[in-house]
Amino acid sequence: MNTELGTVVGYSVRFEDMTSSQTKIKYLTDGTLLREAISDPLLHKYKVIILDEAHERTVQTDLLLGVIKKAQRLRNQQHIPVLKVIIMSATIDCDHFSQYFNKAPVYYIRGRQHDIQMMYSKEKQSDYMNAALITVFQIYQNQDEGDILVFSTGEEEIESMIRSVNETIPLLPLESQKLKALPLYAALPLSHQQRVFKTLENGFRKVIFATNIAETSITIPNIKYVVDSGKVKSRSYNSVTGFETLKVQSISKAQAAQRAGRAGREMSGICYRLYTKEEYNEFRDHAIPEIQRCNLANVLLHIIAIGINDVLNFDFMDKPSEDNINSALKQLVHFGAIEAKQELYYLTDVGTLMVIFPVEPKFSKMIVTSKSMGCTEEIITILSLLSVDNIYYIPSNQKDMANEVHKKFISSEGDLIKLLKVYRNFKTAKENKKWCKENFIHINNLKLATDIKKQLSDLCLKASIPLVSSNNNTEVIRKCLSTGLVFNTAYLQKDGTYKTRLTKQEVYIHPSSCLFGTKPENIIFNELVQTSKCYMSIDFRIGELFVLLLVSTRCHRFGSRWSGFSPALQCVGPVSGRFARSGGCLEVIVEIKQQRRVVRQDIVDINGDILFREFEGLFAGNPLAQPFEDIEDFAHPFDSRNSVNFTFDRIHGFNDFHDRYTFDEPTVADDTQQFDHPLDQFGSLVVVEVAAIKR
DNA sequence: CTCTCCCT
Repeated sequence: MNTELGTVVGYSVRFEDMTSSQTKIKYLTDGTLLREAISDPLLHKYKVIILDEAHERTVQTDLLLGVIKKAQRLRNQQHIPVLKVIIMSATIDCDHFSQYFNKAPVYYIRGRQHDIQMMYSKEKQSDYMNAALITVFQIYQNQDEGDILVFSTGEEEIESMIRSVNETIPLLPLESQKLKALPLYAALPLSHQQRVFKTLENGFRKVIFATNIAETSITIPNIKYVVDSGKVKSRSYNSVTGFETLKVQSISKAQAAQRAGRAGREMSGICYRLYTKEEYNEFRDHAIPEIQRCNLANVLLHIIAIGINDVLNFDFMDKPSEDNINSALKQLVHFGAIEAKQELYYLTDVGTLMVIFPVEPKFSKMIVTSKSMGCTEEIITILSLLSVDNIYYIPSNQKDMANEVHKKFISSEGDLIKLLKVYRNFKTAKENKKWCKENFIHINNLKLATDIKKQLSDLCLKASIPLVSSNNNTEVIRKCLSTGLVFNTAYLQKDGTYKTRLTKQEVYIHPSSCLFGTKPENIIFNELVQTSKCYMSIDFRIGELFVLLLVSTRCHRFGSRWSGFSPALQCVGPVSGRFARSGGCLEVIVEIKQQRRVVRQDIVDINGDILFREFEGLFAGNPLAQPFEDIEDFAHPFDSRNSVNFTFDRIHGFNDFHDRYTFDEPTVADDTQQFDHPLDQFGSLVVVEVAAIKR
């Protein structure tokens, strides 16, 4: 358009707003538009919204779809000019989108794609890593030049397959040793990721082992062959048990098409599917939308903040389960972020403050409480570090060294205090690149955390939360952190394992935690992820009594006494205690009783006044803050992870794999048509890009 | 004895 960026055409993303009053066309991320919707629910500023990559069905996409639909209806009712919407999707789930938008017309456009031959495995493969390696060498030895992209599930598998390739190459005839194996996954430092873009010296071919990062985010040039394991690691959330699982699962048909498409970007290509046609037919059409497999606290708080109070009837394109919605609402009520009036939910003052911050509610709760606890500076530092991917860099070939170097940051108080230590050292070293390298720290993640901290600081000032530091009083920091993580407590059992207080599940300290191997009596964790075991990640130690207080959601004051029912502590029973004056300070004393006798009592905090003020908010609680239902102990099967200790020894050379591993004839996808349509009455249109896959 | 990918 030949205009200066930020004038007529501009963009707006998290840390940058390149728009002005002249701007007519604005590029923005879905999250940014959702933020704007809080102050402008009808999206008055916009005439047309083009929502791209809708097929990815991220939480933000789904939330935005609902918010836009609601805005369309309201604008229609209020005779405000229509909000036109164009949904762009790369796969053929157009019906679903069209139905959702009142049978909006669908317009098909042909994607630019070269021909791709689809090859299916003739037999089921029990070991997809083995199959992938065999296929790679098969392509390398029998097929024309062109690089190979292998879709795998995670770092460990990728590194293991690369080791196998490197061990195998020397066994090949000298003239066919020109194969270079490269890894690609998000946790890899940027400089290593960029190696996949380099052209190699003459005659050398690349084989890239990647996660789904190569499906959409990173496009690698010169790929002619795709090897698709048919597997992906994906996260889901169980609102009843409160833990997330991270499991290797079969991909969807849409994902399979996306992966295959990576072979035909510059030339015709071949996609080798390491699964049979029958297995493929069993794949679901699309992955389950993320909104149906995550904790909804953030989503619901956002919806309520936009002014949609009837959250239970919010028009989701794919509605999450009622259990999940209710448990998230319960969490928000506990935090004092929302309150209910006849099935309608409203933001409280605390909630209004919480939504200012672009972090999950469990984290924004901490920022809000940090004001009276006087540790805002430390809290936002820790939260910015929790907002980025792992800052510790542990390369597979220097594991011991990296772990050794990281030891100097270890804190007996846990991982969050350790994070704080790393950050402070990084600052003292003046954000030095060399320091990061020597200390095995991901510089890009740490820099991103610095930006996030800046954003959170600015927002704190806006919310009149001064950036006070607790001056190395780590105890108050841990207490403040606990206010957001009250649901995430576990205690030590006699056999050395841990049990969550709320759901009584057996859990373990994650081996990457600095508390691994130690046995603190009480522990608070950031999240619960089930992989090979149910692991608590990012833990910290906490005094028992503080835990008791925190989990008491309903407390009452009777003169100089207080009592609270502690649903998470059936093993201990009701918690009560008294207040006392000591040197002008108010002390909160907790008494633990057994058969009416006080067996133990403790002063919670010397700065009782401060603490009490904090708890008054918590105690006053909310009439709706019901105790949690009693959840029965139950055994849950720990899925054993797919075999990762792969060795290449098993196939003894290369002569026997032709028989074992062959492919079906290529298949041809249907051709596509084009037609013209006007927009529907509310102004919605669905555009589907169809990749024509031909022989 | 070890965590896919996005994003406010």
